[in-house]
Amino acid sequence: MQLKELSEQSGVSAASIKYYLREGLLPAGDAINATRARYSARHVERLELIHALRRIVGLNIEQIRGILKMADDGAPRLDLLAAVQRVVLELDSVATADGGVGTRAADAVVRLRGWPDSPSDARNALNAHLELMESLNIPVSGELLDTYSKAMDDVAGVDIAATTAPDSVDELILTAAVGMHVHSQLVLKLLALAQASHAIRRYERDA
Amino acid sequence: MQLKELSEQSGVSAASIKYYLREGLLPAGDAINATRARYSARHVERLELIHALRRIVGLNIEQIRGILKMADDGAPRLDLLAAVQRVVLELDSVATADGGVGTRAADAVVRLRGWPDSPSDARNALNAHLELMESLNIPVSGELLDTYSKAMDDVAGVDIAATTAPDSVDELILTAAVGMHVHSQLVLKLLALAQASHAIRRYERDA
DNA sequence: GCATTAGGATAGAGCCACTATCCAAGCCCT
DNA sequence: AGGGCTTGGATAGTGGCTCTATCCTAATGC
Repeated sequence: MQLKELSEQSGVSAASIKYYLREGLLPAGDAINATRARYSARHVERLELIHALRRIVGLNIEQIRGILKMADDGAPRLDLLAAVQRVVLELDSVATADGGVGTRAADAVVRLRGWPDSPSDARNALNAHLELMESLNIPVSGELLDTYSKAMDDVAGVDIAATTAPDSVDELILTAAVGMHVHSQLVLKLLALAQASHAIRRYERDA
Repeated sequence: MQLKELSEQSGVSAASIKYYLREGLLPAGDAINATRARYSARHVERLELIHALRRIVGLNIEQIRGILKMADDGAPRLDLLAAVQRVVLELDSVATADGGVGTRAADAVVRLRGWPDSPSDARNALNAHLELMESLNIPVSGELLDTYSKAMDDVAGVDIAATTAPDSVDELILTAAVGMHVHSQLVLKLLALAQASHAIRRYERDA
């Protein structure tokens, strides 16, 4: 198929496809001659992945490029998942410098929950965030961390159990990224609802 | 004090302060004459609130304007909290049209958890999000919702209990917005860590 | 034979939160 | 009283990002 058909099948505008080609997100088609190129089903799949990562998950071009490169370089799936998680996580962490050694409170959480003991981006992000909270004078008690981490352990248990390993790497990325995103959002929204409920109760009691 | 001193005290550039004045986020100072105006401690407080909402919480100008207007119009605190929550929540929900009646699965969660039965933005957001997940063919089992909501109920319990009601409305907004944001982020990061841990375990088992 | 289309290159749009430049009016200091 | 400096207001520009529109030439297909 040619560009126009690729556009129609995927619902992505021809101009955007050209943009993705320019940015190196989408591999060039097989050039038939100077003004035509042929695209395959692989291109459709890849394009849909790109589109979902942009529109649903909200990744930027640079992040998508990085992940696709890893996939194309044949990185191990667990590494790929870690990379996907890192960028999905990056979305709303207002770049915390993360330099310092600090408290390493995340390590305590990991031990407490008996999670596998490997340093990761998630762990660094957690440490950085705990330091941010500290610098803002927002107390984080051991009890709170215990409650939160227990809750997230439960959530992740249900969560991971519900996913099955897909065949193609593109599909792995798609399900992982979209899954992480929508589950994170779900948790956030439930938290908001729970907080609102508790706040209402409290205001009723106080009044 | 004049603009320059206001800038020095708050650490916000004079140009940005002018911008906030133009945008109506910061009330104009008392004009002494055609080229001078005097600012008060109220201005410092307000400016710090604006700055925190921008830099820490990541709200945009429009959202901040809305919240400040409510505060200045003397809206009830619970309404104010709801508004703050709405915008903090808005941050990463890729505008889900929310139009349809749909499944109203959030109502079931509310009943299940015994939360106060008032429709809210959080509830609409949850319903919209559940519909989105449905449309993406991502299953949300009752068990999953139960686990998630139970976890968030626990989290919110610890969370709300730890906050004390501040005196000024500006302070209320500040602590509420920053608190919601950093706690949400904390939950998200713990979730990421938990998911990574579970994923590692699973890959080890599978391999 | 000739309108139509592909693909590549390049430029422009639109958004957002600033940031920089001007300018006249006014202050302080000598 | 004169002159350099600051103030507040208006206006325009910047930078990052993701597209989107316009051109152009080569090729297609009826």
